[in-house]
Amino acid sequence: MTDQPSTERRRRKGLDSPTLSDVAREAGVSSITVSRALNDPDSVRANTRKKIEAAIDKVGYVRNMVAGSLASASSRFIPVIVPSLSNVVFVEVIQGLQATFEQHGYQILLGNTDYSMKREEELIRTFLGWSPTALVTTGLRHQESLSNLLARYQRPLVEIMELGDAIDMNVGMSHYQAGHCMADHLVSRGYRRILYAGTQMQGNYRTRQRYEGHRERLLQAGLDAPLMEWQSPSHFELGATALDAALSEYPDIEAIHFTDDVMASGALLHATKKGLKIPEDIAIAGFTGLPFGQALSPRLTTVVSPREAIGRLAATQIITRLQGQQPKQRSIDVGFELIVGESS
Amino acid sequence: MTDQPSTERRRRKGLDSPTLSDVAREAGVSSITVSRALNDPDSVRANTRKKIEAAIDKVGYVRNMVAGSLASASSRFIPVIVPSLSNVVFVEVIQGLQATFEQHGYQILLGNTDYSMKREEELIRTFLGWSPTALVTTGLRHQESLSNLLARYQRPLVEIMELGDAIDMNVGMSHYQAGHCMADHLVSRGYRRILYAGTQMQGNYRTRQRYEGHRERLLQAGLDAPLMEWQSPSHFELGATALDAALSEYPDIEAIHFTDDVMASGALLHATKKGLKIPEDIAIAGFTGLPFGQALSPRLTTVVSPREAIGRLAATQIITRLQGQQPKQRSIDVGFELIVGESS
DNA sequence: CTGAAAGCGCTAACAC
DNA sequence: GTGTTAGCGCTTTCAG
Repeated sequence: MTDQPSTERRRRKGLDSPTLSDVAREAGVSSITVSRALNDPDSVRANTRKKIEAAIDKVGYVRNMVAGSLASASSRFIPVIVPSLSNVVFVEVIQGLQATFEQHGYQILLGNTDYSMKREEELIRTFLGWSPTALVTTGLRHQESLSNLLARYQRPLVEIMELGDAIDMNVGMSHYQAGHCMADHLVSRGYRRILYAGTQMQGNYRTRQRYEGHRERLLQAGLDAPLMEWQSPSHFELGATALDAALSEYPDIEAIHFTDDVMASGALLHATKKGLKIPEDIAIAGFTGLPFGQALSPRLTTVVSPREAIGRLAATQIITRLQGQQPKQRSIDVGFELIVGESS
Repeated sequence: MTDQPSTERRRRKGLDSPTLSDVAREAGVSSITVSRALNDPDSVRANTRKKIEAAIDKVGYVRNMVAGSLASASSRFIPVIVPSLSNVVFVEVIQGLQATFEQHGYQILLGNTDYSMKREEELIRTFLGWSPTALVTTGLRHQESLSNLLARYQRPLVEIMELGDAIDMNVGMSHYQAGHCMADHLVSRGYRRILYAGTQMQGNYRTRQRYEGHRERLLQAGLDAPLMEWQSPSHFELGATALDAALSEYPDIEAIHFTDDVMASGALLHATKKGLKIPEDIAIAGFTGLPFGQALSPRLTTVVSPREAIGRLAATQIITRLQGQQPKQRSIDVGFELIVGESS
């Protein structure tokens, strides 16, 4: 009765897919050797490896990642928390992260907060239950309880998009400087009555920072820094609406600095349709450097943020740490670039 | 020696976060009761539940999803395989899926095939190792070995975007009909020399199907159905390039039916910049119904596909099955809608 | 380079 | 409604 391993009652549930020990039996080795062949092929003799590979094919083995993660107390999951997928910016960041992680066998776990810090905390707490290898989240501001949790978190953590006082690592750019830079451009172009148009600025700290930078530059130049804000998500139509509202609220406005290219493009198209000359009647500027802004005529003046690079660099920071090395810098400033189109 | 559970040597690794039995001990119940309180609160008496909740807070318990998935041979993961994230269409589908799955506590595992069927198979095989609850993949065509695998797969599976002979469930639309519909519109508008402009049609079956529908309609009308194809991914600039190439290859062309709104919009903007009158000099049509096409003037004529609805419906099909019911229909046609802008 | 034993933390199955 | 027992399939640890 002690010895019938191959006919033992198999599993409680119906799924009787082959396991490591099925492969091991087939290959005539122990299951730990198969495990090694899978996780670190070089630690097994070439000949043994070959037998194991043949056995895997023969029995049709599919690796059970769940069991592996439980035993090692670590999955190959890396949660990535972003505030929105409606904003292309985050999609591009995700592409950068995914491309890099994929090469190293890590899988993203996507979380969408909808700009809610409460949701961010819930998501991260849930993801922690998956024994993630590392964590990527957006922004430097979190609920206090989450900040405490993350401060105690023992694995690589990158906060992306913004620059500042990060918990662990950080990849981003200064939105304050980006706003300042664009304002500087507008001022030096000779515009004096310049409006900033934003949306949902209470939940989006980066938008607020861009406005702050903008405002600082205008004040330096002795100018007012009026602000108009909307509460709907950024959208082409909102740009059109915003243009109309701006012109009626500030009839003598010369330039509008929009919080992103989507609104700016919507406004630009709407202005053209209304017969306004750009930039003579009204100058328009955006932020992000999205392709359609550059396809318009006049071409949109904007500040390009390197979205995919943020993703790649964040992933690289993590991979470096997972390989036991220390990245050269804990905080990476990806910078930005002013693109002067014909819209200003 | 038999009885010192609370001081036993805890865990092999440093991570000594509290476990279910810590909570159970604290609450004075058995761990299975805690498990029940977590998974099916109604199966536990209110009073017991309260004690357990207090204990969870007290010890700072974080649920280990990995262990749960191993024991139950099922995770709450649902892989979603898409060909690209550069195409907004798939991002919107993902948003629809995510919103619905999230409400039911399922987590998406995102896989990007880059239009490679080989990659699709690799991704799905890997994801299978996570004991997923269900599967969502794009298109009806797969590598044969994958089709075989999926046919044997015992859990809910939805193939999205296209309509046809699905393995299990199916949510999508007829791209053939969409192409046919747009061609019909152009023909009935009186255009006779109509070009179809596509990209990467060998890897993208849906684009091919739209062309087939287009072609069929033109042939019915006794017209030629010339096709121009590019190999780079769709992009605004490619639309501009395509317009120039089309005008030089077919100088007397009257209308161009683009495979998507991105190319069509790029062409439209480029045509306007060149001083061409739309639709008098050249009519332009797209596919998908993206917001920027509708923000242009002239507004882009296009066929709208309900992207987010595809995601929501696919998720709903799966949820229904997971709740033990049979969805009303195995295959859902989400349809499409012709939007006649001023570009045709 | 390979193996034996002992769990990882949870839930299925069956009692009571 | 709650408890006992026995794994889920893998990797860690410690030998050799």
